[in-house]
Amino acid sequence: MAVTIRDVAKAAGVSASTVSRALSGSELVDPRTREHVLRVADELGYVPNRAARGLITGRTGNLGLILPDLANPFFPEVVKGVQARAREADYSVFLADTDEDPTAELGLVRALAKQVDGIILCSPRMSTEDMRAAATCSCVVAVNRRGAQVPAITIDNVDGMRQAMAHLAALEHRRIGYVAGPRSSWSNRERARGIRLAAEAEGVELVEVGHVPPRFEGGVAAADLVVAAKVTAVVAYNDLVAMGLMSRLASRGIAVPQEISVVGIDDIPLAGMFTPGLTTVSVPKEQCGRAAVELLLKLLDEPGVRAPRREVPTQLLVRDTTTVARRSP
Amino acid sequence: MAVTIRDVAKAAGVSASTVSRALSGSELVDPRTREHVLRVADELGYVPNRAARGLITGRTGNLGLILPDLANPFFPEVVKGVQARAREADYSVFLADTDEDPTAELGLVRALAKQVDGIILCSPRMSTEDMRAAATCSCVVAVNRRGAQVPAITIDNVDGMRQAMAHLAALEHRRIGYVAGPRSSWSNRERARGIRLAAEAEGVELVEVGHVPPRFEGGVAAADLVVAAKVTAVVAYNDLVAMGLMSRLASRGIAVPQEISVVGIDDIPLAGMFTPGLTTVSVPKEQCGRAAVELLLKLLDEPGVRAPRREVPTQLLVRDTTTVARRSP
DNA sequence: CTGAAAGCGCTAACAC
DNA sequence: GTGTTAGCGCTTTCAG
Repeated sequence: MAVTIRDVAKAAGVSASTVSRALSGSELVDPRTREHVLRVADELGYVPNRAARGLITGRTGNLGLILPDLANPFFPEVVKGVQARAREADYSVFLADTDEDPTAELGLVRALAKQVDGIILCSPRMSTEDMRAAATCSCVVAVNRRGAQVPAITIDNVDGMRQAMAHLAALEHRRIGYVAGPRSSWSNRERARGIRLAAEAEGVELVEVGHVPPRFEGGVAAADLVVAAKVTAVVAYNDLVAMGLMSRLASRGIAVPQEISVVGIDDIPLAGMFTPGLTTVSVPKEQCGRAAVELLLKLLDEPGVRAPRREVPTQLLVRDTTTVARRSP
Repeated sequence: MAVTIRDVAKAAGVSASTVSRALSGSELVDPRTREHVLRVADELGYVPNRAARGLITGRTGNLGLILPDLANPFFPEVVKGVQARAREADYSVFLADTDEDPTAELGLVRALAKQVDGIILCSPRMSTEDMRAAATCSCVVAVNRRGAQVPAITIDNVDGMRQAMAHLAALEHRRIGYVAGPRSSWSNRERARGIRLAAEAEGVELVEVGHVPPRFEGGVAAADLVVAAKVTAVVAYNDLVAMGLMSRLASRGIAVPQEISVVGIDDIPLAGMFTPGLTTVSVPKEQCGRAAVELLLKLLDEPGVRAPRREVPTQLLVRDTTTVARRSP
């Protein structure tokens, strides 16, 4: 059926080992032999069987990527980054979407563990305990999540919130809302922490509003609470929540930004499509994906390193716009 | 390191074959022995190595999914469908995003072929020739693409266009635009064909506007052409294009739907978030994904079947809304 | 520099 | 019912 290394060997008049060596670029083979073998392999359309190779080398050349919800526009960007970097390193990527079910994640890690060299875990809500367990199954890198001494790529949430708050404070807002995301989410905890610090530093009154799902509907649900809180500006857990917020505000006839300024986080593509363009804290999503692969590859090369971490910067992006100076009272 | 079938065999006091049989649920093993083996395997935390199994059975238990652009909100839904169905059948999914580069697709198919039992190809712009080549590498199912006798899941584009056109005609529109997608896209050809048929059937004048990339920016770019075409309604190649269209119309101060009615296609989640909610031809994206896996599994079971196809229905979704009756002249 | 042989973890004939 | 043997496609000693 498929052409194997032995077919190539026979056709080239050499042994299988020589073919193997020639293909893996070993120096222990005569350049002329290599040349010849390579040409024959190419003519026969030989493609090495990675599974068979993996069986003996212990390396599969595969990566696993686990995420909570591909429908959240944040993640496709991360995936693209992971893909791109993985392909450069000649790795393939297994993708698993848990449908926001943190209890399914460990099972997926286990199932994937044998087929991959490492796993990138975007699991904001996984328990520390499960993280630890996951890390024992395979080489794991977490994204936007710290804990259990697992190597991680995170974004600088605290600085992002500082920027958002500084922007609003400069616009004279003095009473500002924060629409919190899922209680168990690491990102939410960091963002809440960051905005509290920033509020204090700026001398601004902070009103925290409910915990909502990190989706459009979450924002819709929070809008009335935000209005009741009588704030002049609000920062949402993420862009999707911000959009839901704005949608509901619009249907109540409350003008953004004239009556309430809104700031999101993530800078999902959608944020730039809306009118008015959403002011948001931009997160380099694709870069997060790339960085995660990068870290994983390094870990695979030098397993000695312990729990390295990398934090990528965030950048406030003022669009055209959902924030204005507070109206004089 | 990892616990193998032989470790289990030794610990259970049986041979490796018996363990293999017990685990694969073969009837040729004493129920008591099976019970015992299963318990021992569980205690040892044994997880079978699928790659090794695949080497001998010829089945990997993996699927490949290739798509042009995960950033298009259409695809994450398809992926979720594929994932869900694959998981039910205990399959894992390789994902590859080609970044809208049709020439990269064949290479990805080749690279993946050895590691999967079948490949789901969402490649609206791949050449028929390449499709044929892809189909020789692996068991391939195409999504939203016909040609080269490859089994396919498609949506009923023609009927979708008929519904859209019937809706607009019922609203008394008599001169209607179509913003075409990529020239090489199968979906675009079908949609163009459908709308032409429908326009003729309804006695409506159809104006086709340029070929644009299937993205938000494509719609932005087409908006001015649409205005110049003096139509009272327009159907866009997809929702993303429709949103771009509306965005540009808004900034030119042209009211939707009062001055121009807009209809999209796909029903991406975004379409329901916008205000006004976009009227669109809804496509069961997740179902497409599930159906593709379903078809693939069937093909793997009975390789005799030749080029089966399945078409899923589409449904016009009138939201609250981007379409109104034409103003009396 | 190259070939022969062993074996990665697993399953499928074939014996018993 | 169960164990033994062979071998999937590949890499890697170990000899030559």
